[in-house]
Amino acid sequence: MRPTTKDLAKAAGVSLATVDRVLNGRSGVRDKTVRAVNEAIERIGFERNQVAATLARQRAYRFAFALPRSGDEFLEEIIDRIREFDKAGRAEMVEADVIRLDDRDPHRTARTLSRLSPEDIDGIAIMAPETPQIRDALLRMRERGIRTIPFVTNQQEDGGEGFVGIDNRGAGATAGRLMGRFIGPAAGSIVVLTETTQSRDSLERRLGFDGVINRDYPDLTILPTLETHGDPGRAQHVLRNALHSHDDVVGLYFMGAEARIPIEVARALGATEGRVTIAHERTPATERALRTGELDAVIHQDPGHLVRSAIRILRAKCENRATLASQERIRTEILIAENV
Amino acid sequence: MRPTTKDLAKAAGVSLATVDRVLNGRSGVRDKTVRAVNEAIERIGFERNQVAATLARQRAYRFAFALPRSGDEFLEEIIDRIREFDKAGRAEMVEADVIRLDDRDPHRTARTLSRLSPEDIDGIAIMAPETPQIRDALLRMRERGIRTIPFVTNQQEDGGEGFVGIDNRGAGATAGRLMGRFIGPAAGSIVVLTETTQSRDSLERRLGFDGVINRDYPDLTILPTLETHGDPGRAQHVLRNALHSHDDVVGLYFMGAEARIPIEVARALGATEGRVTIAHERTPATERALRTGELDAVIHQDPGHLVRSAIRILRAKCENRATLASQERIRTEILIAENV
DNA sequence: CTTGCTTTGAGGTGCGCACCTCATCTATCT
DNA sequence: AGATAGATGAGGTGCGCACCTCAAAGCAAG
Repeated sequence: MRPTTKDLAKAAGVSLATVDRVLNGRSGVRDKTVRAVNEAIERIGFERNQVAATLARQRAYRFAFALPRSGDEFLEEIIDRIREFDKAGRAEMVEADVIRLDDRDPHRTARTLSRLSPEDIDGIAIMAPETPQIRDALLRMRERGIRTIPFVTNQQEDGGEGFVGIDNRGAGATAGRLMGRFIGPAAGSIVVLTETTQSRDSLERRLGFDGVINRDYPDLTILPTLETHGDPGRAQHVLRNALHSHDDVVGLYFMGAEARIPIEVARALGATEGRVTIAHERTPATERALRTGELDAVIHQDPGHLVRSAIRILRAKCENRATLASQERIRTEILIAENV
Repeated sequence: MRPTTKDLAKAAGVSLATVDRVLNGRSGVRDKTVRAVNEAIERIGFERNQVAATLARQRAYRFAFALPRSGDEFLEEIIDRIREFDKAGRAEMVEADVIRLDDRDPHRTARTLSRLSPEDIDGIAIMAPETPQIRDALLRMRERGIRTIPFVTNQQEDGGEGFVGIDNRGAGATAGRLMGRFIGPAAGSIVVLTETTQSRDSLERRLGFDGVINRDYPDLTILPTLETHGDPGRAQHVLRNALHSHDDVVGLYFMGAEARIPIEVARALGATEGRVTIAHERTPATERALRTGELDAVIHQDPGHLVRSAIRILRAKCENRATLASQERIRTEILIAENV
């Protein structure tokens, strides 16, 4: 039989109450006693039974996802996966909720976050831009005892607090490699389209993309990144302009998280015909475009995996456990028509 | 608060003992009573607390993976993931073990399986060829109350019992598409190498591969599949012969699960230079080859995902629960040097 | 009606732990 | 020495359910 807290108490020569104090990080225990208990844990190979611990808590783990209010199909996919997890998770005493943040107003976002209490929530995964207000709000939440983790959109890596999402530089490099190989021996230029070049994700993807193309495909020229700001009219305008002023465009790279608008615009302009076109994130729009041949490849991160990984990591933090690194690495997936 | 069995008993107008009988499928309950309880479950939205249920069982869930005795790096990866899960799973009262099967002798395999008792094991994931003896052994295990699921290597889909693994036809098609696109406008022939053409997996992959190449790349010719039988000498012999008799080989497709030998042989012959080369499954050997450029792409299924998915499905079967379909679909991943 | 079988109820036990209270003990300071 | 604060022990409760026993009730056939 596996050792229980009772065995641990005996092995450490202390009472169950003290074992409880040490295991759950309560105050009022001498360092020496803490060490004695920890030594006994090692010695007898004690491992807390998480099933019993969860039941004894008498409340479910409550996790939240703080997501931007604006967002298109990829965000919807993520929200669907959160709801799905929540539904299935209740039987396991884990709840997952969505909090929408006003991403235009960092102060308001910070205020929303500061209202969260450890009474209501055990941990939170946050998709938000990197601003001082938000960094500050995160710090204060952690002080209050709420576990946090950056989600999809990275925050500056300050405390090694983990991050759930892909390596965007690698994702850009992956797109670049496919672009180069799919174009083959032809020479020409590549149009890059995104919502905004301001975000860290965009910057990193572009860096990775440029790195591969510039090094390995000297016959290809990457044009300056065009911005859509999520506006179809503007998207159409900039894309049409680019195609007019460059008659040698052989590739299109839709770098942002929301490829729906670029795809629709490109379709209206007949821009994908004869050009290699690559986008990010599987959504209903990109999946359809892959099947029709308008898109040649999609670089993807699995939203279900993102959601479940964030929850597993937050939960492990609550329980002072390590996670399975192999399970939490979010893969940069390549999708083509044959494996969507 | 969520309804408990107590609430359910009251709502159904029966005792706790009867609720227990119905929930755990024990005998000696009239149909009418069963219906009354099920109706009450729907009405009040009862959902069993799996945490409490697991604790009350007073024993961990025990799952096993029945794997062939022969196998190379990919099998090792799977075993590593099983051990890893087992280690982490003990705190959650889930254990995972490995049973090696003598894959040369179906009778012995069947005998090994028939010795397993529901006392020792709750469910088993099986990677084994499709033979009458094995099919029979599986059937009898299920009758004894052990849950089973085919793993990586598919069994004939008889009872819709689920399957953990990729769609091999789709995987072959994916390889075919990448082969066609990477080769580009060049014409020539493609060498296909595998361990044995007898296995269902090989057949399906070849079907998918042929489908794409024959339809969309008329300038490419696929040569008859060469067999290595896991023997480096033989592999070298057949590959060298093929390259001698065809001076227009532009692509190599290593179709089997163990690409290590083909890669080493191709390296010795300098066969990958100037040819598009695609293999299956990420292993130390294929990962290295991707980085050196000997391989252009690897079609992969994640071993960690395979293992955890099998366990989740088996467990759900034990608890009479549904699984999250979105989580259990094993993806056919494409790996290139940039996203390994 | 009795006999024998099936169905149901009532009640208890324990899983391993979190969380709580209160009493006792120990070290430190004045 | 006594006062004070901190450290520890002893013991209890309950989480929601599985699993068990035994008695009682229902039901069918003869």
